[in-house]
Amino acid sequence: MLMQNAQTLSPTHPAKPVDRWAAEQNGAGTAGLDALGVRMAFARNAEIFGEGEPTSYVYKVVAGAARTYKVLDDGRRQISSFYLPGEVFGLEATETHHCSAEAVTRSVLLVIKRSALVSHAEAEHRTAHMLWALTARELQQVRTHMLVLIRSAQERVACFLLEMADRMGVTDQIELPMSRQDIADYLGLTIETISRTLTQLEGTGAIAVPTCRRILLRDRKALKRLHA
Amino acid sequence: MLMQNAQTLSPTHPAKPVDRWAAEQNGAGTAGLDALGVRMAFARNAEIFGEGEPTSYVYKVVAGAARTYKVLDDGRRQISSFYLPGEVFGLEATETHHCSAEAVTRSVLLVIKRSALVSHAEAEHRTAHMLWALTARELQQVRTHMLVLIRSAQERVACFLLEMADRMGVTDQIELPMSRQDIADYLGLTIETISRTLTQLEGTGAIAVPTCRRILLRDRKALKRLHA
DNA sequence: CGGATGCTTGACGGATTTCAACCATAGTGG
DNA sequence: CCACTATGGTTGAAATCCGTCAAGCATCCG
Repeated sequence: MLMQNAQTLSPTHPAKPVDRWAAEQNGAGTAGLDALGVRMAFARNAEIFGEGEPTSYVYKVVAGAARTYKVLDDGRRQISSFYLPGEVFGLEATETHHCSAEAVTRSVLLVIKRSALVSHAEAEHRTAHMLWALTARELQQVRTHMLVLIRSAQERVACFLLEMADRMGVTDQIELPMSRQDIADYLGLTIETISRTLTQLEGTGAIAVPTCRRILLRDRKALKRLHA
Repeated sequence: MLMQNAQTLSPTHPAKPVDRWAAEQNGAGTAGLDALGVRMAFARNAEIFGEGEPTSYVYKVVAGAARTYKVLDDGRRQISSFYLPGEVFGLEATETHHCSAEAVTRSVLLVIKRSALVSHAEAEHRTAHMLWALTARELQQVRTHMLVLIRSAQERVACFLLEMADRMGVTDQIELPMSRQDIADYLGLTIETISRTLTQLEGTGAIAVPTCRRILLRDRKALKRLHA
């Protein structure tokens, strides 16, 4: 459940301005959410919610990163999405979650009661439109990700790096919050292929990998060429 | 544009009861849409809308089938979804479509003005919830489809056959509206692999393929075993 | 009948997975 | 402080699966 690996920080703590930028990035004006939620900290790999659990809360990343995923019977895991600071996840139109969520690193999340949002949406159509827009934006991102999944390993990794840089608002250096296994499960590849592809891209001079979590984009054009 | 390959049938024609079942299948109570729309016929492979075009209309399949897709720079096409009778597509929260749509076979669609829906949603929160629920349902289906895309060819084809049978409301025999190329682009495979996999499944007795568009599910358990 | 289209089948090669060993880093306890 | 272990990452070799290229077949329609 929610409280297990989490620790409440400050109820109704006002949003810091740093959220503003990311909220606008999100494109659905989620800044209004900030006053409604409670901040909580989650340990690395802590469960945020499980598949099938009631959708009691909606989450917004304040710091750190989260992942949503499903697992197949054979144990393989597909990560649907990563969520970076300013991004919202866990919002469903149904009563239960249809995927699970975990903290990628130690993270701070804004936790908002879903019922408050839903009832507010019944009175204020702009709130209703925000909920719809948030879900629609996720749909668009997942559809875009499907396009990535049908490509070659090199192209998938290049797309991933560009996507992360874009969403983190940087251009030439990214600090990955997630492991190679996470990347593999997001891109539908194995960790060995991820590793090999990164060294391969490093060999062509497209990127540099000073430490395994830090990646420099040395030749964005070469990456974009793979991005299609 | 919309009218090019289409032919108006009867404005504000009342919905036939056959839609009712499929609408309930859709799970979002879209039966209320039926009175708002106009029926139009589309030829096989006719464009319904294109990527980037304004989202002026929402569509509900009355007869036939539709597909939504994106194309990569290299010409590869990824079909996001097929839509069967009773299902709704083309609904976006944004002002432009982010994928294209075509008729798979000669089809009849109910065409509904989006602006009517959106303004109705501002007054009636149940309509707003329906729009949200429709988008959320699509999100769920696309996420499920992502799970299919990371699997082996045999598993993908088995999943596809079971999904189609389920959505068409049948158990042991399906009449596919789409070509091998469509299936390939939906599953992220080539037509050759689709063909080979079908003959392979036929060899193990899981299915039978009397004609290339008609498929009998002879051993659902074997297929389900691949379905995970 | 002949051409077009769509489907099937075969042979081959390449890309990715699998299996395995090895390396780097960080944390632990003697 | 230094083994020692655990975890995560890299690298190599072999096997497998799927894509590519090519040919052949069936069906439809003029």
